[in-house]
Amino acid sequence: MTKYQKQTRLLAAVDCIIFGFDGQKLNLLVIQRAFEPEINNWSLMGGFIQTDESADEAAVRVLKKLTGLEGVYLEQLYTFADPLRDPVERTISIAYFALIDSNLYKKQLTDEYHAEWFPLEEIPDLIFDHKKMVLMAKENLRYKAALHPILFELLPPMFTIPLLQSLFEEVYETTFDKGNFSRKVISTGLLIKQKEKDKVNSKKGAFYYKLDKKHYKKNFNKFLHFIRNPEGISKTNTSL
Amino acid sequence: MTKYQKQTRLLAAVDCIIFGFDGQKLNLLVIQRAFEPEINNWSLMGGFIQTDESADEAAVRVLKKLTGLEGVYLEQLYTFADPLRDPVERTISIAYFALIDSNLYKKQLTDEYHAEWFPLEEIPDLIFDHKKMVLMAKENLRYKAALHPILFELLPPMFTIPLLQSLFEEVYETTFDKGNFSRKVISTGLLIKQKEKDKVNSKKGAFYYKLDKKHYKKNFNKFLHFIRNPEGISKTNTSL
DNA sequence: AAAATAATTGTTTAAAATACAATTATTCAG
DNA sequence: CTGAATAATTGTATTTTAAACAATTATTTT
Repeated sequence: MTKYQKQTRLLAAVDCIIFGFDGQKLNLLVIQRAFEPEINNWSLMGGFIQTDESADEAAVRVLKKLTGLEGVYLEQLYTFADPLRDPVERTISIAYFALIDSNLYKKQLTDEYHAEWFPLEEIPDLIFDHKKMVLMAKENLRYKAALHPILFELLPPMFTIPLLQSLFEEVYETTFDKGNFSRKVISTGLLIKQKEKDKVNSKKGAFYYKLDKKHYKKNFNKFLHFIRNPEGISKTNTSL
Repeated sequence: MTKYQKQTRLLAAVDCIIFGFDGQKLNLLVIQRAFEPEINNWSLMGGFIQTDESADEAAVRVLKKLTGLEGVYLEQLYTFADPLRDPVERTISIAYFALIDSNLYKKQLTDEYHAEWFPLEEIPDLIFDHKKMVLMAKENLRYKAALHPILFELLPPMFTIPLLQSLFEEVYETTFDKGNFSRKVISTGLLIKQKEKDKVNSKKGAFYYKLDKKHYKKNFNKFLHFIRNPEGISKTNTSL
């Protein structure tokens, strides 16, 4: 079959915005770029899309290469296609954002990529348009987490409600009434109470909960409006 | 500066999912493809991204080429990058969705593209993965319109509340109480009441309203939760 | 055994959404 | 003209949900 003539071919890459929660702060995982231009500068983890793989597959591959993790929450965010975004050669980048329990990421001994976690308020300068990507991902996280139960992806399989609350408070930079928070989250029917308590963080101890994977999809919208009026959320309005 | 060696270059296109409302039904604008393969089959309007333009610019160009319209609501939807999605040659497609008042689209005399409006329930088979794109766009429209005042983009500059209501009812395939609907929409502070009434569609006549462009951005979130529990909405969960 | 702490449960108040009824402005048939 | 018909608009009562804040409980430490 004949090819499409006279059209420009270009490079396509994926870049991953990787969020992690360590129980205290929400962090971003970035690497030090290993080649020119911008060698040694901070960058998102990324890679070119190969001949035989889809963008999703490329993102999974790239994420695994850096963290060693599989089965991670990963979602396509936005495609950046400004003709000048990469000074070397025209490259469009399909950005993905990932959510992981940052305790799972143990820095490899070799540390092939010179990766580093940064708290969201202390992110260094990033190459190209990567800062823009991170800002959009941050907004998107707030937006989506106000409507759907995705923040669980940042927690270990067993977690307490106070821990969940502190995650929400970190993401929305605010505080919630603990009584109301607890009832609201339980009323979604998404949590399964465990017999054990966490007694490290308080005297009374807080029960552990697990996410009810069976009801997760079904109740994906029970979370709708979980946070009613998150400050300054508005999915980056890309109307032209 | 040296180029990135040994990476595959590929084609990048944009495809537009164009929704229009004619006062009765929500329709999709598609064209008949003019070249092989799949010549004469129904397709979304699209085009390759040119050397000097961004994806956004390409989408605007493509939309204008078909409809003659500028300043239209246009938003990046999702990037489709399956290696086999186009049988001719590897092409990734950045899909955009557009909202227009379909009365503005007057079929060109020449009708260069053999374009046609189809009601959403009667969309013919489309080439490649275009059907998938349309489905995702439809879900996304429902999702976003439940939270933000974007459906106005489908209406003429002056419209009545009953017309707005019928648009919402068409989009969500349900009915709303007219009294409550009217109050709710007015309480957003986004509408400016006009002096004139539309007396064509009813005896009493319904006042015309215009969108308050000044408050539009500010109140973009006043619409949050406008539709509380839209049936079956859940932004296509693309977690991997 | 009492004090301290933080989780959990309870109660009250306020706000929002929903259902449904009443009123109003207009046209049209007789 | 007059009143029946129609559909928009406004009104009211009920229910649901959220928010504020107080009381109770389980546990550890002194």
